[in-house]
Amino acid sequence: MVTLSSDRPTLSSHALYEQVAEWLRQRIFDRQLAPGAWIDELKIAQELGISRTPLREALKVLATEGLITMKVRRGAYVTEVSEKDLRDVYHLLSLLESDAAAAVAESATDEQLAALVGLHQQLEGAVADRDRFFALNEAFHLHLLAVANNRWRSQVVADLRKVMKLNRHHSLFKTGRLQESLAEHRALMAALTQRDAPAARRCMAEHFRQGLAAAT
Amino acid sequence: MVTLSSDRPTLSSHALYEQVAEWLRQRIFDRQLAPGAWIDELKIAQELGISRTPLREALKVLATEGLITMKVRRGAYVTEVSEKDLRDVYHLLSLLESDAAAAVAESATDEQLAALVGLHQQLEGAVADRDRFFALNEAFHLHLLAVANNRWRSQVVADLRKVMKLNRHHSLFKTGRLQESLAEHRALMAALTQRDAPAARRCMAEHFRQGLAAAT
DNA sequence: ATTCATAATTATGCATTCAAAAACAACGCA
DNA sequence: TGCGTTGTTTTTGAATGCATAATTATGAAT
Repeated sequence: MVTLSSDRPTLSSHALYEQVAEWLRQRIFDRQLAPGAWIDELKIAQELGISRTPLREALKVLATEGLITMKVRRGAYVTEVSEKDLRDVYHLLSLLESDAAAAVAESATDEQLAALVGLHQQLEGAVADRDRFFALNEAFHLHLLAVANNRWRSQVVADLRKVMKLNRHHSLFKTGRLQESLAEHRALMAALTQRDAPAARRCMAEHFRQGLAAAT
Repeated sequence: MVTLSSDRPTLSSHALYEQVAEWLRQRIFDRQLAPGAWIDELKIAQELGISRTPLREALKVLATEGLITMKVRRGAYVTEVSEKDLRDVYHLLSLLESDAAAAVAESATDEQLAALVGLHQQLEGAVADRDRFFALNEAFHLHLLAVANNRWRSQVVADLRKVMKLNRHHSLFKTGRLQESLAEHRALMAALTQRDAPAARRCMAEHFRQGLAAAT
């Protein structure tokens, strides 16, 4: 059996079906479960050492998130996202995160802005380590979302980012784009610290526009 | 036992858990299950004449949508949305639907625009029947979303609209606002038929702004 | 050999059962 | 009366069992 969370029976506090859902997401993101693949309930339940019941609950959660597709009487399949899907999702992320940036410029506390500056500086220091850069980049974006203080937007963006990860080219960064991406982030930080909401919105939109342009 | 769909055993084609999810949504929207209320699994399963298994799957779907909140080892509760939640969700709807309006102005076919015009005219004819007006209004908005041709945006908007319905004042229409709302729709239709995307975006945003102003 | 019909196998969807946690009630005692 | 303790009931979470749809395998007929 594969352990789900690193064995913290009492502290886990997360329902089993949620742990299973997260486990499945990871398998999907790292392509052990590739788009279009059929999900073998029995096999996975045995692999996890659980019954099909919580697994099936997790599958329905992922289906609601759009990561998998349930076909009646023929099981669950990892969702295949087309190029158009990817552009569509990216468009929404751009819209929502630009709006979040504007909100942050308008209403973040100085402490919150300072925290974002700190994250940005960590990002500046991570150009050498591509994986670390991506992780910090996502952390920065999610933290900005959190500061923007609209839990529904945060949830929607989190879900859409999951869908993006279905695609192999989700990073939307060619290696050479790291520096440009950083420059765009710097412009964004300037707008935020000057509390210029329209500029922050424009910067974030531009950041996404460049990311898309680089990917295609 | 309460029948779920109007008894079409073979044609149903929807999994039981989905029917149950829809049944629960209706109970929540019409406040037979009020915000904060505990959901009695056994009672509902008996009422529907089903076992707890598909019901529990449906509950996890609604939890993912944000309509209910699962507490570990103490069951499911209808989500309570604060005034701030409502404003936050409304803000997102405004952003997403305005963007959709712009997309429709840019790229809808003439036939699609004609269909929207038809829906709008039905709306004009329904001022006398408040309930019918609301239903047609929602149909118009959802159809516009469909024409905007981004299934992820449609899904997100549909989910957010469900959350809005959690609140008693979700309609955001005082009775006296029907005429104003129609006027705003007319302006939107004008922008759409002239294929003026920025104007369509502005009209939809204005439509939402007025709706919010009227509600508060 | 191909195709069609039919039997065997497998997987899904749902019901049922069971273990354990939480809520509740009864009771004793300061 | 207020409060902790213990025993009972309720409810959740998860495993198991079972009926049926879907798939695959088998075999007969052309």
